[in-house]
Amino acid sequence: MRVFGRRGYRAASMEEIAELAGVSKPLVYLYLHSKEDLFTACLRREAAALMAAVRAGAGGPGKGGVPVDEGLWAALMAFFTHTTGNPDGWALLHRQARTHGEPFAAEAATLRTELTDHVTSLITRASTGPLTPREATALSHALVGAAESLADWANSTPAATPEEAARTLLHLTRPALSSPRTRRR
Amino acid sequence: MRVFGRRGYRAASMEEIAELAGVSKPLVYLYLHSKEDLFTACLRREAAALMAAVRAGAGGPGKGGVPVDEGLWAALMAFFTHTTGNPDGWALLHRQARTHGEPFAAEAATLRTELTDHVTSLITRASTGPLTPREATALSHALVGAAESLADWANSTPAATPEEAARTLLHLTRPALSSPRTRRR
Amino acid sequence: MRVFGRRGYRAASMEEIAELAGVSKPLVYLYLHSKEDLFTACLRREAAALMAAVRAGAGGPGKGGVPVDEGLWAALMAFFTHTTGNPDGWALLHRQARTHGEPFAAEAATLRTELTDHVTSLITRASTGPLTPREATALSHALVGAAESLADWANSTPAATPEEAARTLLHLTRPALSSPRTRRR
Amino acid sequence: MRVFGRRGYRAASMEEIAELAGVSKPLVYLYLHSKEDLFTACLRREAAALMAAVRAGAGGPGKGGVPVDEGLWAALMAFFTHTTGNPDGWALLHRQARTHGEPFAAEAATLRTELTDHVTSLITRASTGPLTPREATALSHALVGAAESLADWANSTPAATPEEAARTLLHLTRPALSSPRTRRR
DNA sequence: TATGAATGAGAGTTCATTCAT
DNA sequence: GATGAATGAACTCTCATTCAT
Repeated sequence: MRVFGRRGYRAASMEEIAELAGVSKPLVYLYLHSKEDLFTACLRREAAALMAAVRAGAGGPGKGGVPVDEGLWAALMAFFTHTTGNPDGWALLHRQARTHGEPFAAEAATLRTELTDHVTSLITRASTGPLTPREATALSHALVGAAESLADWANSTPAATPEEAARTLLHLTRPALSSPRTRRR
Repeated sequence: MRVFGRRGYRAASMEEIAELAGVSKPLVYLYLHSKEDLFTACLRREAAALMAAVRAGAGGPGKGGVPVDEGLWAALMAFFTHTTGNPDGWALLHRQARTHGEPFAAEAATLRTELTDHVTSLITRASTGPLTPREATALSHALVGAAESLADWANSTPAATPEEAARTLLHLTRPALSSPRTRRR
Repeated sequence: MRVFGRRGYRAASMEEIAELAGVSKPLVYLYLHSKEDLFTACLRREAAALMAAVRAGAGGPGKGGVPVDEGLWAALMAFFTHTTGNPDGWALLHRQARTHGEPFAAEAATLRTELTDHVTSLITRASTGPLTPREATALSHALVGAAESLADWANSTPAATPEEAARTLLHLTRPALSSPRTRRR
Repeated sequence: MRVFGRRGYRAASMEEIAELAGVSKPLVYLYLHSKEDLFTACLRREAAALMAAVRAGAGGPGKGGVPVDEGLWAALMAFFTHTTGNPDGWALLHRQARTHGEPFAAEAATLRTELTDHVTSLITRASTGPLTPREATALSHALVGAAESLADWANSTPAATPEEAARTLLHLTRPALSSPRTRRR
C-alpha cells in the first residue's frame, strides 16, 4: 500500500514492494497472485477501513435521536482523523485508484458512491430547503470534493488537525444546510 | 495531452503519442527531448489555459467595481466551462499531474496555489465574518476541492452543464460567503 | 509419467506431478532427487516395460522353433497392445524422450537400439534374400519407424485395434521379408 | 529454426535466438511479435519447403505418363535429400512441432496430412490388390513413419545417403505395392 | 527537416529447488 | 517420514531512447 500510494500503480515495482515487505518477489506472487490482484486487495482494504471509520463516527442512518449537526460533525471528524492518520491509504484511494483505469476505477467509484450516498442522506435531512434528488447528488459531490481536498490540505500542512479541517468544512456549509438554532433532528 | 490524459503518464507510450500526432518518434524527441519534458510541457500549457480562462472570467485584478457575487459566478462559470469543454486537459491537471510524483506534482502544486490564491482573495472579500489568513486558505482549499469534484461530476454526468455546476457550488457556499443583502434570485 | 507424457518435460511442473501423486513436493525430491532424475526414471521404467512386453510376445532368444511369421506377428501384437494400452508411456518414450536433448535422448537411443537389434535379428531370419548387416540395420529402422507411426495412428484413430495395426504392417512388409512358402492366411 | 530444432520450443530462449541471429531481443519481437509466432513462422516455412521439394520431385498427381515406380523413387529421393540437407528443419517438423501441444501440433498435423494424402494417392495407384480407404490410410501412416525414421537414421549415420535411404524403403515396400515387371502406370 | 531501424534496461511472472520443523 | 513456507534464477515481453541516413 505504501509503495502503490507513493509511486503509483504503474511505477511501483513488485521488486520494491517485496523488498519493503521484507520478503521475496515469489512470495508476494504466492499469496497475492498478480500485481493487479495485489493492488485491488490494497484498495478494498483501505476503502473498507475508511467507510467503517466514517460509519462508526457518524452512526448509521438508523441511529436516530442524534442531532443532525452532531452526526455531521462526527462523520467529518472520523473522515479527517482517518485520512490524516493514514495518508498513504488516502493517497491510494483518492488518487491512484481513480487514475489507473479499469478495473481500479470501478473499485474507486464504488467507494465514492458509498460516500456520496452517505452524505446525500445527511444532506437531505439537513437541508434548509427542499432538494431534488439531482440537486442532492450534485451537492454531495461538491461536499465530498471539499472534504477530499481538505484531507489533502491537512496532510500537507504542518499542524493541521482533523478538528481544523472539520471546522472549516462546517463553516463553509452549515449556513446552507442547517442552522443550529432552527433545525434539530 | 490527449494520450496522457486518457492513459496516464506511465501507460502512455511515446509510440502512440507520435502516431496520434502524425509524426515519427524521433521528431517528438527532437522537439520535446524526453517523455518527462513532454508531459511537463502539456501540464504547463493546460495550467496556463485554465488560469487564463478563470482570470478572464472573474475579471483580472484591475477589474474593480464588479459586485462580488457576479465575480464569483463568472469565475465559476469560466472554470466549469473550461473543464467541461476540455476534459482531457482537466484529467491531465487534476488527476495525472498529481498522481505521478515529482517533478509533476510540483507543477500541479503551482497551479493549485494560483487557484487557491485567487479564490482566497475572492473569499476574503466575500466573507460574512472576519477570517484569519489561515482560515481563508483552508476555505479556499475546500472550495477548490468542491469545484474540482463538480468538474469531474459534470464531465461524467449526461446533460450536466457548467451553469448547473456553478449553481450547485453557489448554493452550497453563498450563505457563508456573501452578505445577506447581496442575495438575489 | 502421466504429466510428463501429456505436458512434455519442460511444461510439466513438479507442482502438478506432486499433486497428481498425492504427495508434497519435498517428498518427490526426497525420493527422486531432481526433475531430471525423475524424468529419467520414468523413461527407464517405460522402456523396460515395453521391451519386456515385446520380448515376451516375440519369444525370448531361447524360444526357438517358432515359425518366423508367428514370431513377427506376436512381436507386433505385443508392441501395439502395449502402446495402445499405455498411450502416456508411449508418448513419453516416442516423443518426449527424443525431443528434449541430453541426457534423455541417449536414454531413448538405448531403447531404440534394443528394439532395432531385436528387429534386425528377426529380419535377418525372415528375409527372402541375402542382406548385408548395414542393409538389415536400415531395414530395421524403417520397420520400427513404421511401427511407431502406426502406434500413434492407433492411439489417435477411433476403433483402431492392435490387430489392425499389426495386420497393416505385415501387409506392407511380408512379401519382402517372409519366404513364399511360409505365407498363410 | 536452429535453436528451436536443437533445444525444443520451451528450452529455446529468445535471448539465444536473438544472439545467434546477431540482433537484439527487441528486434526479434519487432518483426516476429512473440515466441509463439516465431515458432509458427519457422514451422510453416519448413513445412512449405519440404512439401515443395517432395511435390517437385514426385511430380503432381496430374503428371501422367511417368511410371509409378519412378514417381515413388523421385518422391523418396526428394524427401530424403531435403531432410538430409536440412537436419534442423527436419527435427523441427518431425519432433518439436508434434511435441509441444497446440497450436503447433495442429500445424504439424496439417503437414502430415498433406504428406500422407500424397502417399495415399501413390499407394492406391501402386497397390497390387484392392484397398479400402482405411487400409490405404493406415498403410500411408506406416510408410510415412518408415520414411521419417529413415530420415533420422540417415541424419545420424555416417556416410548414409538419400539414395541408400530411398533404396531401403523401396526394398521394404516394393513387393507389396508393385512389381516393376507386372505393373507400369 | 525527418525517420527507419535498432537496443539497453527493466518490468511482471514462473518454477525447480531447499530449509526449518 | 513428511511438509509448509520460501527463494534464486531465468523467462517472455515492453518501452524510452538513439543512431545513421
